[in-house]
Parts: sequence; structure tokens; C-alpha cells
Amino acid sequence: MSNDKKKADKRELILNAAEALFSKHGYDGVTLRAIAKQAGVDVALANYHFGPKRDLFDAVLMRRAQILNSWRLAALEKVIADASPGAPQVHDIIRSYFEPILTRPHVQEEGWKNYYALIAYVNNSPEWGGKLMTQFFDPLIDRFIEALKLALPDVPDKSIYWGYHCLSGALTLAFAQTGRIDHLSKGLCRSDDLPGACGYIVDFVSAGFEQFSNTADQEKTAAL
Amino acid sequence: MSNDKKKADKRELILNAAEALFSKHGYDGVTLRAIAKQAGVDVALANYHFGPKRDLFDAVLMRRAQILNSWRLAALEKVIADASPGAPQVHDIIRSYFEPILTRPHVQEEGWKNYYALIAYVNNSPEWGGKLMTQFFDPLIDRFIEALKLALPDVPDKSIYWGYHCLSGALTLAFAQTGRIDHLSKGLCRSDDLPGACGYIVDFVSAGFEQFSNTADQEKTAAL
DNA sequence: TCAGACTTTCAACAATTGTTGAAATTGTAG
DNA sequence: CTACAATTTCAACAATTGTTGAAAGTCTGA
Repeated sequence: MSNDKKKADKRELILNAAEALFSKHGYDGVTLRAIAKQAGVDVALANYHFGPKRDLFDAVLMRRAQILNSWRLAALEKVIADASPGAPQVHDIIRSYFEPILTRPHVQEEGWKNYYALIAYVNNSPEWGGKLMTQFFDPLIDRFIEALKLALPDVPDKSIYWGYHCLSGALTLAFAQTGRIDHLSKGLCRSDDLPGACGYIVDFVSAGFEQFSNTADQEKTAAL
Repeated sequence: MSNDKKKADKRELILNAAEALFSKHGYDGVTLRAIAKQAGVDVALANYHFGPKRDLFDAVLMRRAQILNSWRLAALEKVIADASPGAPQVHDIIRSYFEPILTRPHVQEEGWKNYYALIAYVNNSPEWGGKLMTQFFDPLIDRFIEALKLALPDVPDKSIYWGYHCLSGALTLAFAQTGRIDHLSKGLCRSDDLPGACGYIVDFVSAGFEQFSNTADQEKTAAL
């Protein structure tokens, strides 16, 4: 085995352990010793590879952000291209937002589940939410909202943005997989069944956006 | 000043400080010394009044849960009673869910804002989300979902529960007030303007639920 | 094989953590 | 005023925190 390969292995062991623990207990709820123990390496090794604790946290976040964005961007661009030169359908845009992250086979992997829960933690944290999410996902979101405006030309921007807020909240809570819906529904729904949830969320969110268009139409009609 | 009154004052100073800090940095991100410093009391006093750190956290959560639930339950029961013996409207049910917590004057108070952010933290945390939210809010939620089933008799339970999931996610993210929507919308929307957001969220969520009814109708029609 | 670079381990550090018991202070009832 | 109870302060505790420097080990290329 090459030296580079071994180094990469230890690095990934640490990243995986950190990902799993950070996602469950948050940044401050995890010690470097707990990460090292779960990874089966010495405490000092995490510092050697990643520097201070905060940099390790960022490294965990970074690792999967790129690939996640590329999947979603590809799906979105395809929807836009297929509809061109016309405007894309709201339902298709929403599907392109959720399906690449909720229905692909990778969501069954423990690593990705942990990563999603970590995203939920970051997105809802006042401390990190504003800055970190912006850093990782803004370019994609901007493009996505642009497409929505194209599909809903009569809807005011403010409605679009609050609609996105609702969408983002629904996705974030799905990412968290807290098991709460399992309890509320008495086992009928399972919060770790992301592929099963996807259809419901897509339909719900699509209708939420399209409703803004009805409201805008009514205001227009009333003004005549 | 009576002894009881003074004791209550110190207790509330500690609770307020703990609420503010827990909501911003999470449970593990806050030290008892930080809380004591912000409250202007000695470190040992928190332990004297509330016992171990975890009990102080619970006390913070408890303090406003009762009053919050009473507001929401009253609004919901009024909607149900007004519609009786018929079924209540979806839009009215959703309004009764959001308006008591988003449009009352109390949302401008710093204390309530912090409490809401704390709820967001708890609801999205895999560690606390399942158990604590259940403990505090389940009776209300069950009654609320019951009303929704009444208003949407043709919609399968599974759809109702995933719809509630979307609703809860939207509310949770609004509670978090991370400032992210401010940035995305370039200042058009402000995440701390809960009263302003309420109408958009209510319309969005109501349409999301009613759409399930359309789907159910279509399936029924197709089956004829 | 051997020098040199990279990786990993070990032991220890200063600082900080939640918690506690005793002392000091304050408030209250007789 | 006095005795007693509740509150608050002070100092200290054992345990744990992130981080570091030196030593030991491992691998690579000549």
C-alpha cells in the first residue's frame, strides 16, 4: 500500500468519526478524544492532519459539499434546458431540488446520513447558520431561485424568498432525522426513510409555491 | 422587598441569561460561568437554585412552554368550535397554529426571541429532538393533527403526517432566525420579522395540505 | 541498505469544566 | 435583639479540555 493511500485512510477514519459525532452532539458536544477513540487513532493525530478542532469541523463539512452541489446543479440545469426556451414547471424545479439528495441510493449510507444531520445542525444554528450555509450553498440556491422566478413570473420576489424559507425548513428537518415523526405518526412514517418522504415533500412544497401565483392572479384580477 | 420576591428575581436573572446563551450556542457551548457572569451572580448560585446544569436547561425550556401551549390550544379550539358541527377550514387551522406564536406582540421581546431560537435548536437536535419536543408539545400537536384530519377527510394519514413535518420544519427554521434569508433576499426579507413572515408561511403551508386533497380526489375519480 | 521525510505515539501542559462544602451575609419570626 | 433559616459568596476539588514538542516508528527513493 502506498504512503499516500495510508495517509488518506487515516484522514478518512478521522473525518468519518468526526462526522458521526458532530452530527449527533454538535460542535461543542464532541471532544477530540472521543473522535480519536471512535476512529481508532491517537488524539494528537487529528491535530496533525487537520490543525485545530474548528478546522476539522470545516473539513468534515467541505468533504461532501462539492459532490452534493454538483448533483443538484446538474438536475436543475437539465430541467431548465429541457423546458427551454419556455419556462420550467414549478413541480419539475422542486423535484430537481429534492430528488438528487433524497432518493439516490447514497442516502442509505451511514456517512451521508450523518452528513445530512450535520447540515441540519449547521443550518439551524444561529452561530453557524448564516455564514457557513452561505459559503457552501449560495451559488446553487441563487440559480435555483432564479429558475423559480422564471416559472412564477407574476409572483413577487418576497413571496418567492419566504417560499424558499419554508422549503428549506422542511428539508432541514428531514435531514435532522430526529425520529419525531415516527413517534407522532405511531410508526406510520419513518424519519430515516428519505426516499419515501421525498414525494410528499415535493408535492407539498410545489403547491405552496404555486399558490403564490393564484394569489398574485387574484390581485391582478381585482385591480382591473 | 420580601424574601420570596428576591429569590424569584435571582432565579429569573439566571434563567434569562441561560436562555439567551443556550439559544445562541447550544447546551454544550455554554458554561455555567458564562451564564453566571451574564446574570451578574456567582457561579455556585445557579447550582443552588436549579441543581445540575442539565436541570437548568430543562427549567429554561419549561418556563415558557406552558403559556405557549395555552395560547395555541385556545386558538385551535376556537376554530374548531366556530366551525362546529361542520369541519373547520384548513386555512383556519393553520392560522391558529402560527398566528398565536408569530404575530402576538410578545415576539418582539428579547426573551421570547431567544426562547424560540432555543426551541429550534432542540427540535433539530437528534439528541434532544425526539424526546424533549414530545414531552412538551405532543398533546397540542395531536389535537392539531386531529383537526386537520377532520378538515381533510379524504387525505391518507401518511400524507397528513408528512405535511405536518413540512409545516414543523418551516416553523422551526423561522424560530431559528439565522439571518440567512436576509442575505439570500438581499435584505428584502428579514428573519427576525416573524409577524411579517406569518402570512406567507400560512398560505404556503395551507396550500401544501390542500394539495393532498386534490391528489386524493383524483385517485378517487380515476377509480370510478 | 541507508539517509531523509513523513506519520504516529506518548506524555505532559495550562486552562477550563461542573460541582461542592464551608463561611459569610441576609432575611424572618418570636 | 436573638435565634434560626434561607440565600449568596468564596475557595477549592477532580476531571476533562485542546494543543504541543519530543521521541518512536514507518515509508520512500537512491
